Amino acid sequence: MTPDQRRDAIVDAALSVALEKGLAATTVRDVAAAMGTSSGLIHHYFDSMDEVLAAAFERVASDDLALTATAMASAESPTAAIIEYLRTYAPADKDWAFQFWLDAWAEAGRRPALQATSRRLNLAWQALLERTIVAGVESGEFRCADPDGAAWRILSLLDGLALQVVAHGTTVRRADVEGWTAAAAEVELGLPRRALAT
Amino acid sequence: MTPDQRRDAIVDAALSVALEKGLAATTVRDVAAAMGTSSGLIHHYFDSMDEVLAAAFERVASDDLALTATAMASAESPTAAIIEYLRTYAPADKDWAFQFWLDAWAEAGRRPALQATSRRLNLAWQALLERTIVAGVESGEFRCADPDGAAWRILSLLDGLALQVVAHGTTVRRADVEGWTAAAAEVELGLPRRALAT
DNA sequence: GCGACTATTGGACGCTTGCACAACAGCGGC
DNA sequence: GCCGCTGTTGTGCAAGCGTCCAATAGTCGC
Repeated sequence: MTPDQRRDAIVDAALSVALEKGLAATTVRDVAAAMGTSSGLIHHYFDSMDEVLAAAFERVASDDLALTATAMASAESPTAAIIEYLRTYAPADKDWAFQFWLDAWAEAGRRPALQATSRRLNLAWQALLERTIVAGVESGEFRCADPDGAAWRILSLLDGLALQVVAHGTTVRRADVEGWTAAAAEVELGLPRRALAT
Repeated sequence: MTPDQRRDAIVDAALSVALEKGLAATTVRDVAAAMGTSSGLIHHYFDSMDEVLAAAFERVASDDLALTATAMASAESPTAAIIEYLRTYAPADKDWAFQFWLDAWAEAGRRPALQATSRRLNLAWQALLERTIVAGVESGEFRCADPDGAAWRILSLLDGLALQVVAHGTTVRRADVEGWTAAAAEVELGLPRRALAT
């Protein structure tokens, strides 16, 4: 295994552990066990456990972003792209991924490096949405005077609702996250009712 | 010290520790040291550390809720009450209070008592908003077919935007949190534009 | 003043954590 | 064929955690 492959393997293993125990509860020993190697090896590639977790978070969030961006790129219209965005963002089988975000947001105030990563990725998710909105406006599909603000509002509503599902379980129903956000997006983008319904 | 005073003192101490280290990183020993007493004392009043943290969070969040509810009760109309809600919710000098929410949401998955408290208080904030919406509909000020859902959407937008300010600093401007939420609420409640602007 | 009870102490227990370190293995360059 | 380097191992250490518990201090009713 080359050093790069090994680093990736460590991040992969950290991810699979974090998937069931949570980011905060992921330990060097667990990761080593998941890889089938020794714990010392991890410290040979990463200076501290913090860095492993940061790399894991970055991997999840940016992989997810790339996946969504690809799916949106092959959508046939800005409208279809927005539908795709809402569909892949809402947590279905991936509560664990959103839990990463909750952990990151909470710790951002105390850990500068994590804040920088979380901030950068959050901005990227907003920018992806904004670009699609601008494209829709240019194609005449959407009417929206403030794509930047609209993107923040749609994303924040999505975050706020998803947060309830992941943190509290059943305060908000899962189906409502997608449905309510779609309805809000229709208003933001000047679309007819149910234009974004699936 | 009476038992009640002692319990309060423990919660106070836990709060002051959590304020700078975060809810998740607050330990029995830290709390005891902050009080200048022994760690065993804490378990004489609380069954587990989880419950201490839940009590500490409850103190912050329910005090805030009571304050907002009082201010809204003396508002002269449902519209004025909504304005008050948005004004006191948006974090101005109280980022630290919202940081407790971020901590609670992140830790909810790992600490049952904290989850129960966070959930209960979140529902209470939503219920406060919903009650006001219903009152406004009855008085003819608002038009809203789904007060329950509208309350969740307004609250979640508020949460999602405030989260950006507190966690990331300047991804979203402070003034936008209030302005954007007010605009969204106007749509939800069938109010004319800028009816909730301050 | 005494007995009962509660608040409070301080330390022990068992467990887990991140990290350091000495030793070993394998392999490419000379 | 040996040297040296790097990947890798396994263990050991010190520190941290929540929880528990036996012992002490203090106080109130009688």
